[in-house]
Amino acid sequence: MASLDDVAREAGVSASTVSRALSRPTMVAEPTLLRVRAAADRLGFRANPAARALTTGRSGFFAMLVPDLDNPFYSTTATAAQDLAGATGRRVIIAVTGGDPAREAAALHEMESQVDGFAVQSPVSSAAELKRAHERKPVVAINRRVPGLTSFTVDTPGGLGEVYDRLVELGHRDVAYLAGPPSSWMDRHRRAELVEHAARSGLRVRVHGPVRPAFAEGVAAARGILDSGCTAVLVYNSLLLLGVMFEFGRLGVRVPEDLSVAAADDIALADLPGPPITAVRTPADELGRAAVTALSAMVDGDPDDRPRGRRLPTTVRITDSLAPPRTA
Amino acid sequence: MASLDDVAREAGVSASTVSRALSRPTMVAEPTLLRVRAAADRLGFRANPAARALTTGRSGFFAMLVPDLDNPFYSTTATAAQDLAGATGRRVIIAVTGGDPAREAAALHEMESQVDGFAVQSPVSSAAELKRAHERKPVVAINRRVPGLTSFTVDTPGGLGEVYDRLVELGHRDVAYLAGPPSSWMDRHRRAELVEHAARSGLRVRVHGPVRPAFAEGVAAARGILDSGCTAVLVYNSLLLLGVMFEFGRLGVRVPEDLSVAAADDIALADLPGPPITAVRTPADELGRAAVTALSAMVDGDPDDRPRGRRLPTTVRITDSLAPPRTA
DNA sequence: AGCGCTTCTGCAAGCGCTTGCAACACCGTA
DNA sequence: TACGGTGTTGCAAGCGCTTGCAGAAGCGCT
Repeated sequence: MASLDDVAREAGVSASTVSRALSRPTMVAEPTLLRVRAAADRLGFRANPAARALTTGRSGFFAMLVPDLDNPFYSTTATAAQDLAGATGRRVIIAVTGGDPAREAAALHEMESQVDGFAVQSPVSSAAELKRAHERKPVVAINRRVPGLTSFTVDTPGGLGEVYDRLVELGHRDVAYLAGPPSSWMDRHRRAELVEHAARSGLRVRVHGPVRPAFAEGVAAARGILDSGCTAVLVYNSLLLLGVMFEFGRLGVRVPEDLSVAAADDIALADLPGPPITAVRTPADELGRAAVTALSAMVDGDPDDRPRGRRLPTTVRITDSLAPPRTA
Repeated sequence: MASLDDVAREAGVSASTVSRALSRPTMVAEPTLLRVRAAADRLGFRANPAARALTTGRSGFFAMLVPDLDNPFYSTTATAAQDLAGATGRRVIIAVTGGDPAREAAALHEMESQVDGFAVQSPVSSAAELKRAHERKPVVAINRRVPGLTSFTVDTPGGLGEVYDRLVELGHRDVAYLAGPPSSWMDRHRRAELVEHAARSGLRVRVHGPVRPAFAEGVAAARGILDSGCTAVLVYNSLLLLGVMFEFGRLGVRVPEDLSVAAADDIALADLPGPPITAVRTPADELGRAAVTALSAMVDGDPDDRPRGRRLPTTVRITDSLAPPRTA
């Protein structure tokens, strides 16, 4: 493996010049620059990341903590984050926490010396814990607003509001909500919104669950939803919805004739053929990119003015999966 | 952040002694050891990974290359690998390649200086390319046998054989196989086996696809399978099967009365409620752990005697999703 | 011609750790 | 008593890179 010195010798300059040529090209005269680059290419030189990390104190790694990888929302976010980071020569390490506060905290602690910052998906640790981590390495929160931390969320409640409105307009009175895991800040948030909206509009809402956001759980919950006598159902996420629809199919429940359905995200629905389902479009990939951008800014810039978080807007796709309630 | 020197001062010994006490405790006298440990604890010392990597030439990272994360087979393998690696103080970096040979090769190349080894899931690069990478950093292949490389595969063909036998026994003559992506070594392997078995047993096999192994693709393929007039269908993986079943439900196709079904893995089926589906149980987590174990051995031991790969056995769960063909 | 200035380059220190080697004390043995 | 061995520790070099500082050119200007 060629080192800086090898390149220096090859190009007839000093190691410092090579270093500058490669990482701060403007500091080097044109002809030298070209000579160095040529030499580096010839030798197939690649900077040793450990050595660089040692001197600069930056590893070029970000860590993204995710509850699990089976949830397409997380994997989409993680993949987008990786892609964007890759473009600036950084890498995103994905660490699975299982949605367990202890594991999340452990990951935060163990990796603090190996990464330049953390993006934590749907954090379950206490705000204090997260802030403590932030004092050592920048932390941004995804999918939960944490006071004092740059946070990126999605305005799903706003999008769901539109769906409720539409349901009321269609004449629905009894709606089911299949809730996500209790640890989910997002779910709590949505439920609060839902209750409030219900009070305002006279909708009757029955909450089912909570359940793990997995296909199988949706399948299992379908029957209960049906039996509850509602005329429409909102589901925590698209993975669950798929499960619910799966069982509806087997039970012979027609959508929307028998029941109206909508999901709070559209990730797993994205390329589902057949009639589309009403869903709140959540820009999971943007979320991942926003987190990486924010982390990069914190690492490069003044660590004290942290970038502002954002709540990303959603768009609602209202389709024929919503129809007037069956007048039984 | 406390450094080795800080600990040395605190404990009243030299830095080398601290280093040895922490990484080779047997080389240090008992009382010194205790003193050093106490000092390290007091200061909350954690070795700087970059510095360690610089001197030892080992980063403590393995990379696992996966085609995508939405496939539960890959995420299961990756998670299991991470967990096992974590137990020995290593970390597994997951890199998504999209099943694209160019991206896979690029990842292999770009990360070669940051990791101690690669575990490549279902590699799509040429054997030559993989071997070249292996010359620089140990590479193990998962889910494909690559000559010259330690490879871990699963004996799905063997398991499927049992399923075929059972189908023949039940009197089926026309079977559909919904094939996975053309880049999949595993799929090619299975197909070869299938063809051979068909020749031997007089089964008529029609191959559908190839398709991407995703839920939506399963949904889309269901109709065609149905129309092909087969009496049983085997599906490349469980994610696809879920999609097929989803559509069957909507179309009113009953399993197994109208059609027998089986999947070549059981990952996404694992906790699906309702009547079980015939599936070949693939130990995805063991695959991940085996890869990490092999890589660790290669890094620690003599680099020339590489650990032997294995083909992990499968177990077949034959259920009532298989029944005699409907005598139309 | 001499000045200050900007540009470019090299020197050398140092990031925090590991490790070969040498120093030392202490042991049993001849 | 002297010697080789063993066990424990410190010294110092060095891993490959970055960067502050200073020296060397080259410039336009008076």
